[in-house]
Amino acid sequence: MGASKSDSFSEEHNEISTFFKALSHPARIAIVDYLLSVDTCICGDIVNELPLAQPTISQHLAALKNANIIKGTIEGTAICYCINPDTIDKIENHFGMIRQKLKNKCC
Amino acid sequence: MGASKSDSFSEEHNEISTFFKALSHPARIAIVDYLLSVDTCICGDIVNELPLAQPTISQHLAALKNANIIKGTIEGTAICYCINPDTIDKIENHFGMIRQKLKNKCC
DNA sequence: TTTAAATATCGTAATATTGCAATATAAAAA
DNA sequence: TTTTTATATTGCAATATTACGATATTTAAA
Repeated sequence: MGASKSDSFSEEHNEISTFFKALSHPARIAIVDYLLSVDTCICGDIVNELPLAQPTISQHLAALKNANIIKGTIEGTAICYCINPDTIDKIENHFGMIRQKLKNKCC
Repeated sequence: MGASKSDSFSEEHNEISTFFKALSHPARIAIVDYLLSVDTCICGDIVNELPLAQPTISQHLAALKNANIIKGTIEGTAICYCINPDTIDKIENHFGMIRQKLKNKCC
């Protein structure tokens, strides 16, 4: 074996773990951070911000896009990337639920 | 190549991605969910809750413990596991920061 | 039409993760 | 002490991720 047994788990557990997986690499956190550090969506120049080769960054962007963490729209030769606030909401809600349940506990 | 170039990224980006990595598997989400679903810390019986073999669950618990998502205290032959609220706080604060920065943006 | 610029895809090597059987360990109970 | 119970560790096979050079694609500019 070696593959994750995703069939064995609930839809919800699979979905939320997908979001976390997309954020589980420092390069992707750095990309999200960079997208947040500027006032507008970023067209191009993400490659120059990180110490990784262009194909690698393209891969990381695809991972973020696949998990709906970011959205990209074609703008000429460049692509404009933005955070998807809906997904941020989903993740935050998950933590809200955790926080709620933690209130009733000891530890 | 193949290894993550963690030296190339900031301490903060590495730390937060570590938390997300710990939560990036449905089994580990299910474990966290289960720990939250009961009023007290869980001594034993996590193995019976998930469709995975005992060594696999032990591995997942170790991953969560390593990332400080959960704490475990020895209680006789069993080990009592609990969510670590401090780490939940850290992750929530990160999303609070994201939310803050998103406010000033278009999209 | 040719060239340049930005991004994606392919191929591949290095490394990490996942899962489990077998086995080890450690503490309580008999 | 022996046995039982709960958990961890080891070893290993299957699979996934990460990284990048080479190359393809796509659109704008010349």
